[in-house]
Amino acid sequence: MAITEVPDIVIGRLPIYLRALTLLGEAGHEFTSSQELGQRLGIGSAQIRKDLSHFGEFGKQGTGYEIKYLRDQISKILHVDRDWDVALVGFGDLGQAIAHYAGFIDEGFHIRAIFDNDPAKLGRVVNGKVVRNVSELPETIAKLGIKMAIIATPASVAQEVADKLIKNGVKAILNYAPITLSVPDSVRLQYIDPVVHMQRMTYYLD
Amino acid sequence: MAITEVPDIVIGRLPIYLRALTLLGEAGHEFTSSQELGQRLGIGSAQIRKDLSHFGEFGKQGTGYEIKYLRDQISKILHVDRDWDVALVGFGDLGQAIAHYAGFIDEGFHIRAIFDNDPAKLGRVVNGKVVRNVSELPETIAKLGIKMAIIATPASVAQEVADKLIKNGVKAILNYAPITLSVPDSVRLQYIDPVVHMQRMTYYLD
DNA sequence: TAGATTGTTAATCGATTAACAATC
DNA sequence: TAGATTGTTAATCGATTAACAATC
Repeated sequence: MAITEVPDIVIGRLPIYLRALTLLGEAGHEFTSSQELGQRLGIGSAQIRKDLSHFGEFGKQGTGYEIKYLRDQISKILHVDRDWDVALVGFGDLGQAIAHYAGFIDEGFHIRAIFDNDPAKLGRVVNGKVVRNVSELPETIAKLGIKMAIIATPASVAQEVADKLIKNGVKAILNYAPITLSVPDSVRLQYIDPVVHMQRMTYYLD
Repeated sequence: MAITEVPDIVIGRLPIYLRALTLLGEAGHEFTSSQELGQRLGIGSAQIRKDLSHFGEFGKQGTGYEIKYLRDQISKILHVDRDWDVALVGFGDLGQAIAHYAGFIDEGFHIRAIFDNDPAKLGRVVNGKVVRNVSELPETIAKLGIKMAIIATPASVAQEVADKLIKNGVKAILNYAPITLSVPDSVRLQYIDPVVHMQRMTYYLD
């Protein structure tokens, strides 16, 4: 039996499943089924069962899945059964909103260092973190052992920032700057660009 | 010849092409090729040519694509060769960052109405727009004829807000609330959830 | 037991890629 | 002309879906 890599598209759905399970759990449900889950998410039940089958057997014929158990298992698979330290680069409007976003903390993502290059912003304190000059980035994230970063800078400096982050040990980047970055295969990269989403929808409008 | 729908996954790449073309244009380039574009975007050149072939012939053998021309054509295809009025619901940290985001205006997306249900926020003015109570949403967006909206509310009220938007004529929603929404097929829906992106990356970290 | 739902197989569907004739 | 690159076809690859035996 050859080692089969789990497709990234499957990995991409696991956080969605996790979110739905958390919601169901908070609503007081104890069990669910691939059918119920699929209905809520607009996904086929077969796809959900197939996705989960890459990692093991989590359900029971006739009764479905115990929500709390499945939730814990997916958390482990995704490595979110622990806390993650995150660096944030760029402290404009967007960076500030990110720094304040409670959703990150709730899910175990903690912004431990914030960087900007605007002298007016340096020294400001958010949730106990000081905004530092980008010149301090290398030693700060290397010292803290930070592996994840969020880029919320203008597009013009995003590649340069990414290079610096990677050189100092960052392995995963969430990029809000509206530009395609070039990174080594060993570094994970995700994009958030609201304009891209809006333009994808206008195609269907008239 | 049967009418062939262009796959949505192709539509999803067009804004990326557009962004790259704009960047190349601003850098002073006049022509590009599917190869150059592909290299910059980490996409195969054949895929770019195939994607474009759904809409027509925009290049020239031997020389490639004229950047300005291709940019204009893709803009037309995506219906972003015009301005779009947008409603924003939710004026917390995130909503405020969205309201201030210059990237939207640059690309022709104009936030014409802002809603929240927190009395403390009502009446505040951003870029000439007043924050209104959600109770005024129906008549306001119906009157303005708004077709696009951005939801930046807590998850708990997002579905209710979406329903209200759709009932009053909205056809496309960009949802920042961390919950899967249920909407009719006739309504376009895109999601932005940074936590989902982060969790998708931690799978590959250890 | 009867009903429900899993995990998995095989079929289908759709997207990506390689290759190349056409032609600028 | 020679070199480059398009648009398109056909082959490959991978993902989704339907169906069902197993079993709780």
